[in-house]
Amino acid sequence: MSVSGKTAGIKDVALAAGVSVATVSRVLSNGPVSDTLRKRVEDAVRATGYRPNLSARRLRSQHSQTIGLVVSDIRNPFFTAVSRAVEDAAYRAGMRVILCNSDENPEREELYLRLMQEERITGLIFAPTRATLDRLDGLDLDFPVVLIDRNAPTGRHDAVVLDNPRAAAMLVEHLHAQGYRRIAGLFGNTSTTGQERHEGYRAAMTARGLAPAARFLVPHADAAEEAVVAWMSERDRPEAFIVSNSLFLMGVVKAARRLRLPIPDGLAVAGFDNEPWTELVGPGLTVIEQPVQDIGQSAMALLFERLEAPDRPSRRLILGGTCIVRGSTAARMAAAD
Amino acid sequence: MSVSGKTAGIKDVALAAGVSVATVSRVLSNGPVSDTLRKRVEDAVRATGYRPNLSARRLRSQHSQTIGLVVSDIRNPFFTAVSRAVEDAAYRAGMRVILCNSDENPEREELYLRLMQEERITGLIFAPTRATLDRLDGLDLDFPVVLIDRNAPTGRHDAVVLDNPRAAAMLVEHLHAQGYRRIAGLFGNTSTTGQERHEGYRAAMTARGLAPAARFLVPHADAAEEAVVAWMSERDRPEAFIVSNSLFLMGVVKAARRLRLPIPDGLAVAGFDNEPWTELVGPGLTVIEQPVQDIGQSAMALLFERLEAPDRPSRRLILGGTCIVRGSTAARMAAAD
DNA sequence: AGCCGGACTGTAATCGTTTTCACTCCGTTT
DNA sequence: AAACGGAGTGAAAACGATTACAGTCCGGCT
Repeated sequence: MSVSGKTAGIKDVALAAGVSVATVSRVLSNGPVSDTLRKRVEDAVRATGYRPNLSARRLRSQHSQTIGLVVSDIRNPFFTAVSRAVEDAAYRAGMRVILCNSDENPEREELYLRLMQEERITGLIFAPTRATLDRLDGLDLDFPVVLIDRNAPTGRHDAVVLDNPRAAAMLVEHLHAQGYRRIAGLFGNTSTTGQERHEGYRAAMTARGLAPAARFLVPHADAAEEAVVAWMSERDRPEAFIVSNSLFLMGVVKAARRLRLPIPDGLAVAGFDNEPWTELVGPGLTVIEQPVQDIGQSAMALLFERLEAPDRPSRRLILGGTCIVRGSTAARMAAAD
Repeated sequence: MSVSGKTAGIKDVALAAGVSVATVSRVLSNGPVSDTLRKRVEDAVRATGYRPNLSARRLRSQHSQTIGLVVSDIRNPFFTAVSRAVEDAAYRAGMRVILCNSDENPEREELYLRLMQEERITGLIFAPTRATLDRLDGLDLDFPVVLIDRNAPTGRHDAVVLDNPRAAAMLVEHLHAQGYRRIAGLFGNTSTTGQERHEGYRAAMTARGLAPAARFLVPHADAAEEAVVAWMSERDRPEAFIVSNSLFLMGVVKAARRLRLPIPDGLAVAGFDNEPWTELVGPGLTVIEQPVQDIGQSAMALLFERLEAPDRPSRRLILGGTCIVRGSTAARMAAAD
């Protein structure tokens, strides 16, 4: 349809329809226009191949209809699932989503927060690193923030998180019931999530009279693999590992393979995030499944509520996880050791 | 910092620095300004907490400094890796990326293409479904498009793709050398990629005097699982499967488990995309690794070249894959059958 | 001394919309 | 019959930046 080189603007449409630009604008936004003119304009829109210019629209109307979503690892299926849910909810509300991937890197987070400011987003859904979480209160951003996955120590922002302590405790309970006693823990040292899961682990262990033994690692499979390999040659070698993310899960499996320890007889393991492949490796891996869909939708809901009532007290939504039991935590064999 | 409620604009900065808005703008874009004023303005920028308004900037300057990236499945590590590479390259060039996930859904693609138009992006990197690929030429978009992963039949657009026929042939070769003969193929029916891989498979099979046996499925693990389960109970049950994507890989593994067929003795399998977990399931899965980083960077490079020379003939970049051999294609046992 | 040119600087136009405001109809109320 | 009110319309002012254009200043040439 584009006859001339340039894209048609609202002016061209007005000209083609023989009306003023104001009328065109009103047609486009369902304002009060007579049926005759409305039809004429609609035809002109089609004829000219008009496409609105979002920059102009946003500039004039002063709201971007855009929400930001900054996640810490786009490869993590947890975040891809959440972002899917967020995007769908946003789209239903006529909003756009800017998705950014911080890679657990505070500098990138800073960069993206600046970008969000400059885009004048109406709200942000954010899974920050601990470093940024600490600075968050002093940051005066001019849009509301809903935290996901990571929990703010100070409750200034809305948040929706998994009940991490409880989830970790479920894993301890389960392993304990299956006959495991020396249960070690591997936790990420970069997010509050790791801390919370550790806390739940520690509490559940001591509650059962077991000695907690936790180590904190950078969130990479390699780190977990090395840690497990080293740990298994120490005096009190663990019978089972509870790990706080799926990268560690991979690390443990690799370590078990390297040490030629069968899962679960040589080494049991349970972790977080029910990724598709966890079902396939070894006898299947026992994991906590997060209500990802729910998390995304709730985050959006919280954001919208906040936009409507900017001054209501902040709210924290804590959702429960599901324990998916698989072969990697089958009942401990009565073997001595 | 922000004293009043509203975010400071260039006007506020000008006022604070005692200069005109033009000078502020020039400072911000490194135009010619005396050192004295430059310093005054920079101080004022800091003092007011000024953040540029990207909508205004884009509207006036008429270039969005934004490139679009529409992938067909954000969960697919191939695309997350590519998008990472694209984003990095874009950022180095001072550009932003809008990432969208079409989910192999032509309607969503249409939606996103429209969005791209309205955002007035400067260029698009796109992995289209076949449906959209066919319509692509008639679509007159006002920005250049670089295709990735999917290949256009008509060469109107720049593209960077894997050498799919060759890659599929490599898998056939490998399986053949390992002693397999009845090698079946499972290919996606929604992208050209599947077609090309099938073509390579078919050619390589017939070149070796083997009978190709291919089926085409919607790209879901379940579809592959069912197909394999059914196929394995037919007269000419395959010894090995070559599959065209990682979802099918999961399906085959699940089917093998369901049928209690050990990999590779009961059923060998090889596929595409070296995802982290392929190393972990069963004896490890043999896959073709794509040069994801290279693909992303090359796509950006192609896009930039095109922007500089809009009329140069379109170019197609074909990159080679690497065959990662693992246990799922270990040499065929001499067993009769 | 007068002129020229280069280096800055400010004024104002502009990008494509939305939105305010005033105005014109026309039917209804008093 | 005059006044009112509501609905539809257009002219023009924003929105917040960039940029064309026109000065101003000052040093160096002739």
